[in-house]
Amino acid sequence: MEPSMKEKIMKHSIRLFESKGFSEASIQDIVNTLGVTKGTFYYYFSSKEELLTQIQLNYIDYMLEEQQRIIEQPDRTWKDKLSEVILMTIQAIEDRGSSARIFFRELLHITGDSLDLIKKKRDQFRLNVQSIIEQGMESGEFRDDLPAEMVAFSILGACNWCYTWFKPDGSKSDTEVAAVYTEMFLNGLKL
Amino acid sequence: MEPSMKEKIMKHSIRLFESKGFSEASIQDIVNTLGVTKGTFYYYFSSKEELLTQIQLNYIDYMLEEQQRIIEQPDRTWKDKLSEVILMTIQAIEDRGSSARIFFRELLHITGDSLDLIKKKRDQFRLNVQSIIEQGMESGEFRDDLPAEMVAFSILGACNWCYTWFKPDGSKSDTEVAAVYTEMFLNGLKL
Amino acid sequence: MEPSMKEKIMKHSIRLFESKGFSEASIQDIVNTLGVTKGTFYYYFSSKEELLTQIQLNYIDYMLEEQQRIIEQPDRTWKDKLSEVILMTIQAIEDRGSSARIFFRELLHITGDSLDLIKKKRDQFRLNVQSIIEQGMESGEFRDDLPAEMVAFSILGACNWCYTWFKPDGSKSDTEVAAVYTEMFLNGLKL
Amino acid sequence: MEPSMKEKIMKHSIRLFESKGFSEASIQDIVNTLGVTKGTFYYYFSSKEELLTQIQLNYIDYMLEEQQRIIEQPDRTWKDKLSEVILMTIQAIEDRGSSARIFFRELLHITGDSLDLIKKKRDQFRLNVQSIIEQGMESGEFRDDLPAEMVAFSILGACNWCYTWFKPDGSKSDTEVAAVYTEMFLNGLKL
DNA sequence: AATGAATGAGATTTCATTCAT
DNA sequence: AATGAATGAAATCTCATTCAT
Repeated sequence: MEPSMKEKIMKHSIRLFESKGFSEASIQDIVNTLGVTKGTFYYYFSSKEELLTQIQLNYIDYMLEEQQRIIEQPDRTWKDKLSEVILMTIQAIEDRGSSARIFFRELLHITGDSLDLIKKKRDQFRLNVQSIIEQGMESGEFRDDLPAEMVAFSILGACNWCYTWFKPDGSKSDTEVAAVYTEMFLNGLKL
Repeated sequence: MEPSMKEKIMKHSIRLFESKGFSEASIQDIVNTLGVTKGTFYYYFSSKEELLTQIQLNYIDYMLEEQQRIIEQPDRTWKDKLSEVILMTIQAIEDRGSSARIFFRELLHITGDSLDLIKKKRDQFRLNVQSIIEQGMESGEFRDDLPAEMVAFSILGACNWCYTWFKPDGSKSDTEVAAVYTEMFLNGLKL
Repeated sequence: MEPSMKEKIMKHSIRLFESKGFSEASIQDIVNTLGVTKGTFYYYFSSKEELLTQIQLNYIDYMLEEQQRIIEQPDRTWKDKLSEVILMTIQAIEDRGSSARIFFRELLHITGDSLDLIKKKRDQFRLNVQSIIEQGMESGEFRDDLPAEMVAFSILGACNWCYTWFKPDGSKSDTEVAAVYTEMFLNGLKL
Repeated sequence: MEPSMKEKIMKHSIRLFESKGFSEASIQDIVNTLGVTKGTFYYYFSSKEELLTQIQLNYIDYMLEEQQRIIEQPDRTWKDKLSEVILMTIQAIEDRGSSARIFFRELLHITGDSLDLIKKKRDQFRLNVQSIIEQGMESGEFRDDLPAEMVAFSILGACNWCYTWFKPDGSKSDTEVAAVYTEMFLNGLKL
């Protein structure tokens, strides 16, 4: 089945927002790439901000679902789950890099309830990582002399930062990067 | 001596760019906060982009200088130097958070030679971290079975990410955060 | 049928450009006379220069068509054709004086390919006059001891210059002026 | 003796006004070419319009003087005098083309008394030509069945038009062009 | 479901001019 | 005789949005 007009608008917007930035990409730019007119855009979205909101929700909802899937797996150690979350985060940058970049860069342009909602979900993603760490500490898999919150921030920071440099066709694959990151965070640099 | 008009413009612009975003903060906004006219702005800066360029260069030049100072210290281990760079990066977010946020978020709005220059300096900062790691590996302070480039990316990512959440008046000071991050990266999570 | 918005904009612009000059007449001036907003202007023209280009092309295309019509007439002597071109040129100043004045005065404000195109057409108009003279020389209607190019320049110069002084409601009609000019150029001043 | 600052400003302005147009050439452009600041400009000229006025007066005063010199010569026929005026006009375009182009193109930007004065002088130049023709008619050198005013307009038009195409380093010299024009106006095209 | 015309507010930028020094 | 800082008015152009069809 052919993608709907709404899906096409979102897909092309993501590309444009990524390359030009949200403010610089105009509605006209978006509809030009689709060969339709501005009226069409406003038939599907009530405003430019609403489009951005949907793009961001699409991304964070996907991330939360994937994370949930990992967390809910039975018979897995916390180390395994942490490792899988790291891999998933980096894979998402490989698969959905444009959305990721927009997500991290263009939060400023969302206001009101949507902003609250997205912030809540973004925090949830982080708290879920923190929870893995806390449970791994309790179970004795992780050392418990570090504040779980800071640990979560540092792991997420390192992973999310990949959106600034990771290239799908670069010299390291997403799996390789995730492996190095996991090893780093579990065992550290020191001999 | 009171600050020059040019310095005042830069200072107020940084605040505005941080809170509203580069595109959304207008020249009018900037000069309003200073009680001068748009003509004055253009007397000191040839364009809005040039102002942004100067803000970014100010920031990255400061960072490179600080980094250089740390690297050049004699009688220090590589572990010490890495640890100091981590602390310095997080301190910079405490001291110059607005500039940092602008630096990471608004690169898109710089073009031409300035863009090349800033990218080169940004890369230099990362390569300097990578070089510390490589030399620590050679000297036997760090394990040498991980790719130094990835290690540098992960450490910088974690530190830079602080600009998204670190609050100077929060529950953890910059020194505390830096201590946790250093411990994490050196010794890892595992028991 | 009432004229389209685009036609109205062109018509009013011509008046304004003539009286105030291209640079001094602003888009605001133009839309004020029409009671619409600047957005409307930019809906129809991508820039002020594009509007000027269209005005100029309108004029020179009209002139070339009229000239072509005269040249293609069968059973006419070259003297007749020259005489008709002189009349037509002066009549155009009567009918389209504003466009003519803009055409001769504001070429400077056109750039790029449009400038090349307009220059080519302007040259074509002159070369067509030159061709009439050359053919009249060959056929023995005109003396052939003068360079046709100079002759064409002098005739066109005299005719075009009329835009600087000719007033439709003055003491001499366009036909009368054209008659004197024709007589001058054919038979000269000397007794 | 070195040219005064005022002369330097005028000289450089003429070049700039010719190439960019009066409105498009800014005071800043002018002072940039001289390596001074705007204050200097306003020390010598009270406004941009005054500068233009002086340029135009310089030109037309020169033209009137030259014309006067020719007219006042004793022992010359009217034919000779007409012929000399034609030559002088074309020579002025060779020597002072930039001023000529500015003179004909930028009258619009002069207002008030200066405008009246310049118009009066410009008319005087034309009336002087007309007077030569009238006296030549009375003396029997020229046919007297054509209106002297039209004849003057046509001759001046042809000569002045040269500023649109005449190039000092082109294939015809000013003397050659003037010779053709004189021959044309005296004897006409017809065999 | 989509178009095309129009709006209106605001953006960046330019520039002649002034004035204290 | 000249500078440097500042003004203020206006210029071109952009763009999200609306609405009748």
